[in-house]
Amino acid sequence: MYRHVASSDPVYLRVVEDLRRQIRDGLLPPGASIPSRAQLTRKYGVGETAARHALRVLAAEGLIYGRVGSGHYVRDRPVLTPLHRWRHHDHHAPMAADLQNQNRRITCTWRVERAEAGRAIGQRLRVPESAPVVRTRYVIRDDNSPVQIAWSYEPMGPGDAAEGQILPTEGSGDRQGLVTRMAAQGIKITEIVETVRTRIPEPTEIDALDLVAGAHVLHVERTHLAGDRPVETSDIIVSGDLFSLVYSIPVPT
Amino acid sequence: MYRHVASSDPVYLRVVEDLRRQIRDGLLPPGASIPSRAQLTRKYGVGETAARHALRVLAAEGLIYGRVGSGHYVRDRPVLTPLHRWRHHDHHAPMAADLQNQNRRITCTWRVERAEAGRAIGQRLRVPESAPVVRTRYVIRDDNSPVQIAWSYEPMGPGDAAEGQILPTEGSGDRQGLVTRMAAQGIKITEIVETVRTRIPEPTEIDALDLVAGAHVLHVERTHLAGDRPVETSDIIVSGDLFSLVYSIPVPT
DNA sequence: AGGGCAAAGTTGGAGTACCAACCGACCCCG
DNA sequence: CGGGGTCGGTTGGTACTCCAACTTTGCCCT
Repeated sequence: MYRHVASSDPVYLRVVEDLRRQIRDGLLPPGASIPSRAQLTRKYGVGETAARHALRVLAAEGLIYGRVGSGHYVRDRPVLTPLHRWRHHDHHAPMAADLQNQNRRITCTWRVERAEAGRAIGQRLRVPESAPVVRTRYVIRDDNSPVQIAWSYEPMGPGDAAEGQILPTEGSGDRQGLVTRMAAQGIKITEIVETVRTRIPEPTEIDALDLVAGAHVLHVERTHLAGDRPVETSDIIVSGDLFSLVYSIPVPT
Repeated sequence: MYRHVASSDPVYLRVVEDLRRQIRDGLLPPGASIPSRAQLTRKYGVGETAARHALRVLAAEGLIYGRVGSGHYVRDRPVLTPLHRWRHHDHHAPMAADLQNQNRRITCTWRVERAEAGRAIGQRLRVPESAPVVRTRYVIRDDNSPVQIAWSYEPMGPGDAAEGQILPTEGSGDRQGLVTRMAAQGIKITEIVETVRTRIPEPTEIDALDLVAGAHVLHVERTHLAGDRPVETSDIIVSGDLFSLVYSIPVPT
């Protein structure tokens, strides 16, 4: 019989939180078996659905795992984040390919002044011309199609004085990285906030990056912080045919 | 009434795959509303559980989202992988700190011959002396405590001839990266398999990395592949007090 | 005593049913 | 014509049930 208790929190959360606490406090040490669905229903006075759900959530968090016909057990090595394996072609691979072909095509453009191709891509991607973009970097293939494009907003360093200067990447472009330059200025980068996700490309990106139909895009958003102040924010977009992502989420039951 | 069809695949997967296909093919464009539970049960001839489950899985994948009282809708920006935000102190931050203090302490050791400190840590972490470790790199703090240690198994490059040579990182150590060296040898790196996870450190790691109680470890396992052949496998371990991870999984219903 | 087999227990898939909170559209009344 | 209330549809939480596949345990028979 159904009887809904007028509670704000879902019932299954009670079970989840209690079990989680027991695991964290060591009452349920690694390897220990979790009470079965039937036992949980009796112990907590909840339905089987709630018990099952609680187990599922804990398994999704990586605290426990279930074995068919046997039971649920506490993970010996709790996975604090869900374990993800991504398997992708390296963004840098085209650089290697280009090196082989003696056909290196890497351009770094500094400040708002952009080199021809960099400016074109920036326009196609609707990066406003007036944006405080300090650096635009992109990597293109032999056939001139872009594979990676990145732009960043960062404070100027002493080396950035020459506006519009075009530098090859393997030169001072990379050696004079942000961290190095900031350190030279006495600014200590304390934190980096990074968001990685794949998504379906926007129309402008399909156009700008010459994406084939169905291709996905790897989007990396990164902000360097010095204290609370951001010193750099960069966007990196990599076209989807460069990588294939294999991810295993514990799919909810 | 329950009637189990002798099928290998779960029923809900049929619904998931059909809806996923429709979304991918544009039949259900971004913003479109997904059939409700009741409609799905009728359309696919499945129970409400299967319909609900299918919606949940699609929502977990980030293809759709549900609004209570309204319905499920196709995401305008489908998130193919669960969106993860990790917020961590950069592994390279200590380098900046050291640069400030004029106290750079980065060592690259080549081949099995290791420099004093590198060998000590390698021993403490139980990397066998006979292992084909080409490079051991570690970063230590001012107080000499290690914050990062990495070792890799990779084929020798022409520049690696001098065994036991110690090179500062910001020199040729980084410029002569694996990808570059492989390219010079005509080997093209086609794929990188990377596994990132946090875990509780092992006793040897607690010892070797001087971890405080409760600290976690960021473990990165990376293999570079040329075709099917691995050309490099590296392990990177970062002590846990360097980063704090903020993750948001779409917790299954 | 030891090996094999059956029974009991467990997970995971699936179905049905009900309720609360909520959204939206329609209709009615002022 | 506009505002408010009602009603149907929808999601999400919960309960109960059954079954298939599997593991584990313990008993029985050889």
